[in-house]
Amino acid sequence: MPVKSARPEPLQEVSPIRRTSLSDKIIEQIIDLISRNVLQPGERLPSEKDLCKRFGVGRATLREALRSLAVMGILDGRVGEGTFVSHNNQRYLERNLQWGLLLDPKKVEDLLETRLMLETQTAFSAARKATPANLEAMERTIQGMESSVDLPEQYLRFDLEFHLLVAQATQNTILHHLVSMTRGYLQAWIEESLVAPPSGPEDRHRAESSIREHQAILRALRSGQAEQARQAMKAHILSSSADLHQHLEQTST
Amino acid sequence: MPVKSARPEPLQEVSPIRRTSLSDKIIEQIIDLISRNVLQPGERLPSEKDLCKRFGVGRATLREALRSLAVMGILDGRVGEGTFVSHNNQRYLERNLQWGLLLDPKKVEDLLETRLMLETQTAFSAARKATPANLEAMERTIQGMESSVDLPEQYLRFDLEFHLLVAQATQNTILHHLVSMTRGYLQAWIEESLVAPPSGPEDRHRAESSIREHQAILRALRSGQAEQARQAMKAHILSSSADLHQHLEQTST
DNA sequence: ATTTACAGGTTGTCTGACAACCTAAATATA
DNA sequence: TATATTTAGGTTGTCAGACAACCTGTAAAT
Repeated sequence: MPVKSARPEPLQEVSPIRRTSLSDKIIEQIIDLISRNVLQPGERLPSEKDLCKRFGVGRATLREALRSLAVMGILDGRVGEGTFVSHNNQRYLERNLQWGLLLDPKKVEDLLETRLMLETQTAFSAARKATPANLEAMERTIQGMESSVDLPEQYLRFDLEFHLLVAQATQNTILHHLVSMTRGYLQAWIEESLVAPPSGPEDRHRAESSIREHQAILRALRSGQAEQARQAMKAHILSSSADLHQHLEQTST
Repeated sequence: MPVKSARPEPLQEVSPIRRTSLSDKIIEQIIDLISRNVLQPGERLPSEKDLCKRFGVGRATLREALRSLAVMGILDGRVGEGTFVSHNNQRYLERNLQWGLLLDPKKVEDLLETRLMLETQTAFSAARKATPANLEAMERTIQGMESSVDLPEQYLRFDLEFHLLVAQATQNTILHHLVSMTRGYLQAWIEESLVAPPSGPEDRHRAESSIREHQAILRALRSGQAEQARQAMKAHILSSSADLHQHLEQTST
């Protein structure tokens, strides 16, 4: 009668009957406390020893729960001081998106496509929501680019900064983080492809036309013409991606 | 002579010098292994004792890392068997929507905007890259929706599945992941806003028009008309977002 | 009054131990 | 022989105790 072989195929996630570990329950309780505002952002929770007694668990178990919450960005443990509720558990979202992206084997083409998509859309949105302060900051980074056409490394920093400012101008922190992440991954490639040719005349030419593209984007953003901003950003990214592709193909062949 | 006061103001987030705990580093390493496919989904990792020796850390430290990854849905520990790499990163979503209730309304706005952006663009890209198998799978989920207009919960699962399939059809894993996650977060909200009104006649009406919208999207994808797919997706998301907004305002007033 | 030293508390980490559990091989049984 | 039972070893989950590194506030020393 054992009929062990009769174990049926899991038809449709019928009963995800999983032994919930103690630390899972602790996590649930703490999250509940935070969401009910019993524990407020920035507040310090009791010491681990205290919590152990209250929950009635060993320290290892409790710590596994606390560490998990810390990794998720909900708690923040400080040596010698205590464990605190992250005052910005808004970050929780971005943190998780980041872990998720980290999981993915990153393909350059996929990244480039994603970046094109994200940045053209952020330009569109930024044209409608950018504040004067945002625009002014962009102006400054363009000036920075102009003053460093012969310093590739510094130039790239300003370039990156500009794109992040555009994303920031959407006033949408999630978008900002997404752009920042995709850019971050690509930046490694970009820098790598730049170390090879040490600022020849062609690069300088490229930098100057790149500056003109950035200025076009900024003009569109200033005038609030969303569709035009999108097109300008698209043109800019396509041309810079083309450069990157060229470099990549050179190295691979 | 200590001159402690000479500590300069942190100029520009100079060095976010935080004691990175050992378990954090272990987490990074394991995630890296997974993203590089050294550890494949479903695969069993070495026993904790082995891992301790390899990483050169104590078991408590290692376990804090493993538990954190398990909480995030990336690993899956089974008593008496071992620890496995979650074979479907869908697990990652389940966990997240479980704790997504920490979100504040402002974030929902940002999420909706991000989703609109991502999904309209994925539709555009999918129209060019979808395989016959992709399209067939979408067809099936639409049939599933039709057969469950009166079962909100089941209907929502098919709805979600459809959108994930569109993202998958771009053949871009990063985009797929991003759409999965933004959707996953919203799904918690959607389900929550659906439990209140138990499938009235209006909901049924909404479901039917939603099905028509999905069919329009699928038609555009089938014929490879990218711009049309984008518009269809945009229309669909705007109308469904409007519903969600309505629910949110109802509950908040 | 300012500096130093100290004591207590806190998190981070290690070690060893036991319980609950699973798997598979060895054994007992029909 | 074929099936059922037992047994042994390995694995995760949990606990307890200990020490190191660190922070803070107080008491002592200058």
